Amino acid sequence: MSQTRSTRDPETPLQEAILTEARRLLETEGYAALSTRRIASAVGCTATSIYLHFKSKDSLIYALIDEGFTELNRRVFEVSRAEADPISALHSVARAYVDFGLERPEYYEIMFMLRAEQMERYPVDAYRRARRSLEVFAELTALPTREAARRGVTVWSTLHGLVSLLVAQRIDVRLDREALIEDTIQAACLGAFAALRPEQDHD
Amino acid sequence: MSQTRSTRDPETPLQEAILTEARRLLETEGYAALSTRRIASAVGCTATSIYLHFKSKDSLIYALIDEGFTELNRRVFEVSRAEADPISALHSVARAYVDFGLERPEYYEIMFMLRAEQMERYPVDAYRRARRSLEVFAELTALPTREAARRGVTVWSTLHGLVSLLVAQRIDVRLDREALIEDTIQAACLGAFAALRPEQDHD
DNA sequence: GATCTACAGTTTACGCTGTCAACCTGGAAT
DNA sequence: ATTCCAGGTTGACAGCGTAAACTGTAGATC
Repeated sequence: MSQTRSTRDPETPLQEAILTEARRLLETEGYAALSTRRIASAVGCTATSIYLHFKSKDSLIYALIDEGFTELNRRVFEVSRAEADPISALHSVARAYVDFGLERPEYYEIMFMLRAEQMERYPVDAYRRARRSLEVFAELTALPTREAARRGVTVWSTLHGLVSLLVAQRIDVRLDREALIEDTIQAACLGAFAALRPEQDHD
Repeated sequence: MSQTRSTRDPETPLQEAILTEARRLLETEGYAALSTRRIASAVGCTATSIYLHFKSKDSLIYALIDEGFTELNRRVFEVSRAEADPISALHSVARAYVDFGLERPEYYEIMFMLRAEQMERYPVDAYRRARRSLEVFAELTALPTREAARRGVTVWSTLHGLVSLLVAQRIDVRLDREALIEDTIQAACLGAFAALRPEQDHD
């Protein structure tokens, strides 16, 4: 992943080594392989030393999640700036989101597929800052604020459904993957701009 | 959950007791609370006794997953029979799918949100039989087989995205939940019947 | 120069997990 | 009467996150 570090500076050598090894383990063997003892033995310290630099294992994982969001945000903002009209912009942003998930499945998993209720609370403001690229979906619909927020989530959830099922390898491999992605993105764009629920808004 | 048992008969008293307790634990405390020792102590046997009736903890969970699919299938087929035209049928089926996920979040989690790659292999034919209600999405599109399969997955993944984010409590609670669900279902239906990708199929 | 303090690390331990190997025990079949 | 075996137990192993207590060392203060 990129070496842009966002929040958590400065770092001691051991802290940096722990993060580097955690990153390596995540990328090569996946989330399930991340254990304090494995990290420690690779780094050359004891498992408890990790707690001198991270409040808990969860907070170490949050550091990796932050790195993932940094890259996702970078990708999304990059393509959203490059497009003129909102429709093709939304298409490109959706594509960037899906591509990120498929190219970085282990990061996608810890960012979006961990059961959050049993993890220690992610600092609220950090989370809001982290996932600000998701707001692009809402902005591009050009709807009134309240409706836009909802429509943005609809687009996001559509893409998330596709990516999470692909990442979890739950989709029949005999299907044309590329066509499936393109279909879903087009359906998401359609849903973003179509006049759903013509009856008035009742919230 | 219902006491319809599908496959795994007949049962010894202890096996039935283990399943009952596992079901209770899942429903009241969630997947994370399911441990062999907790089940055993509630049932009044030792943890290893569970292995006399189930090959592994995973296979015990698969029994619960089967129960979940039995109920999902029942719900889906019930509403799909009740509707005449395919559009309102798809809408009702989608609604039934979402309702199941929100009313049975713990079952939805083990059925669709567990990282499958690190679980022991679910017997292939059982899985196909279990999730046959998902094929309803494809059938209702009334497209040629190949396209229908893909479009069915698109609908499913759209709904799954919404449900999984809601179940994981990742969606801003200030949003109008009911409106969000209705929007997403309508978008999914729209995507199912719309002429996406007018360029010819290249798979 | 001696002492106090703060930090960075280790050792040890607790309670939890899934699961295996060995053992036991009551009842049915030979 | 003896054997066999299904169905249970005990005890153990290797792993997990993490808390408590300890150790060694560098810097600041008197």
